[in-house]
Amino acid sequence: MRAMASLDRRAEHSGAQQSDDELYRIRHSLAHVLAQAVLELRPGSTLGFGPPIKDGFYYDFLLSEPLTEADFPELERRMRKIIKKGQRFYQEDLPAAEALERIEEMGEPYKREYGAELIAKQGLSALSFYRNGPFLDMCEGPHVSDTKQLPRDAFKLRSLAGAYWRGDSDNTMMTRIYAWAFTAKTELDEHVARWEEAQRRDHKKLGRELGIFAIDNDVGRGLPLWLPNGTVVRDELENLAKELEFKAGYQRVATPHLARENLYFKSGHLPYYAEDMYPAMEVMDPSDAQEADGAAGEGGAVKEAYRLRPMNCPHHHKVFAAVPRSYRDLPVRLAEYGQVYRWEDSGAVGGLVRVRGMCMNDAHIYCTEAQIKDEFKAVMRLYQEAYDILGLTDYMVRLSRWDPDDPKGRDKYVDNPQAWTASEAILEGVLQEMGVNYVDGVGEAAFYGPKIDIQFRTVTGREESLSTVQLDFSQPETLGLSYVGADGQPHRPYCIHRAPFSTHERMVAFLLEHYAGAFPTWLAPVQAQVVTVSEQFDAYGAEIVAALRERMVRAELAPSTETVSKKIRQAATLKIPNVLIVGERERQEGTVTLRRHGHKAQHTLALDALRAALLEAINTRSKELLLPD
RNA sequence: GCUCACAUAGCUCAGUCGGUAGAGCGCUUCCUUGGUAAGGAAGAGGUCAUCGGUUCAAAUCCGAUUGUGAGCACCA
Repeated sequence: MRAMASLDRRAEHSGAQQSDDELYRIRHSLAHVLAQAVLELRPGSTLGFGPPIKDGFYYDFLLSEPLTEADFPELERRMRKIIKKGQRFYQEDLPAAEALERIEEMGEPYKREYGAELIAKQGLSALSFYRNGPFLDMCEGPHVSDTKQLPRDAFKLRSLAGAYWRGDSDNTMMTRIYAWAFTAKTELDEHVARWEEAQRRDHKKLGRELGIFAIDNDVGRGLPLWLPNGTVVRDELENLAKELEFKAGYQRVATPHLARENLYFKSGHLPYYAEDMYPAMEVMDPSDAQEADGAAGEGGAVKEAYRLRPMNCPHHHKVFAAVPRSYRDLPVRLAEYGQVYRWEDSGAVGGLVRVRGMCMNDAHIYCTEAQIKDEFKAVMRLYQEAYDILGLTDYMVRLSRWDPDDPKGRDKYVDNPQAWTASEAILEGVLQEMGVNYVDGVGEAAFYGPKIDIQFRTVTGREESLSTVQLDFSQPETLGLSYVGADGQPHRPYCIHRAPFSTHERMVAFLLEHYAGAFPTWLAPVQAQVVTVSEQFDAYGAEIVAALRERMVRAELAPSTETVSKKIRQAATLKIPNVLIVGERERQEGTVTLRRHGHKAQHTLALDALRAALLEAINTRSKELLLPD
């Protein structure tokens, strides 16, 4: 499996360049210039971190008085003024004790905390400081030598946001100012233009324009309604997944969207994720309800409690347990596009990428320890096959490990260090044997075991997991799953959780952005739009539509009250892949004129030939249409 | 959940100093019957997110709530 590390986290946070790069020094120095300008405008503010990032820099402040984006022009003006002054950057190392005294004088509590930690935990004997003009910062550099070397027109303050000190939600929330910064104005302009283009590709915008999904507040936040066009895309993805899984030896199952609460205690989910689940639905004892005289349940006994399922695994485990299993049956691969519900934090919900109700391309593979590696490899190959068909190439593979040093470790991970070590080694072996490039994600594991995650970025830059394969050494135990081995004794199976196609919600969001809404024919809600030159050819147009629909091609006839130009424009706006234009010429010859989305060139061909070409492209899920000469 | 911003027609937006609402697109109807990205005309469509406050008067000012966006935290 080929893989790329184009989304390397470290690259993002240390700048996508080496620290001795000119661009790194410019961005880092501009951050100091911004801090100086902020302190001018808001004296008494204190400083957090201010590093270079992928496309610029940010700086965190605890402001004495709030700033808003309306203050950006003034801040930028002051920054340019500082640049113009030509302040020199002076570097100075101070021995630990002296350094802490210096920070104390500076009145910077956050810098002090970090400085003290560097000395105590990392054993630094000295700390580095940089001064330019009146601005002094504890900072390891490097910087440009003089602010005159900074571009005055190649940076732009971008946004203002909250960010927790040191990324911990128990800490103070500081104000973070993000900026774009480059070496030349042309680069900044290009970057801004690309960013604006990305906004036009946002799946929330395309989803509305193309009739894919809607969110209605009466239904609920994060609970998308799939419109007819979006449902077509879902169904096509589901068909593809079913085919690939059938060929890979999966069996399909169907299970309910909820279960008695106790199931999630047994599986171990409820103790770990109670706050991320919808609250329980409680069925009261009828005798109590009667006594309560309408105000049912007051003080009465809960007879049963149900929970909407946050995942499908416990149900699948119960399918596994429903019949006796022999070692001869393994691996058992149970697949379901399963609807799940999670009480995501309000701040995380957005569009289709993070929702509270979603349909997951789920499957669970039950196998022996000896089968784990081969099963993982088969799942990885299934991903690759799916990604090749969908044309997805820009992603990062992450080995998500537990974090034995996590202070919340006991609450976050199953307490079984030996199992963690062993199972992480298995996954690592899989990746190495397959020659996959990957990054380590310490602390990114599931509570029940390590994962291999495939990470993508939305066009707006947010990183999210798309696919995942997980090794579970815990749930088969807690749910008491077993199979009969060759020795006639019960044995514990291992379980692999996997979701190559993610959820319909997240996958469609990514594909909308990936294709910029212009789906290949096989995925397109309308695969062929017939446009007649005038109403007198509508009968011929209807014949074409019927001939195509007869073979399950999603063809539609454009209404004839508009001009040809208008109808072609409308089809283009809806990004319909194939527009079929028919008039007198085509009717006489029994042909159609094909215009592909995004192309001006046209082909006139026999209806049969066109139908064959469309069917071929649909059946092979090809992006292109192969036309006869 | 946290910080900040925003919320006007289906969509994109305008609305000055507080004086009871506007455009374009879309939609409906009619005319036009056409050859490649907007033919013409007319019409419908708004409790200015919700609730409360200030005021003679609120889309406009203030507060709360809900929702949306960016970011942080979270993400089985």
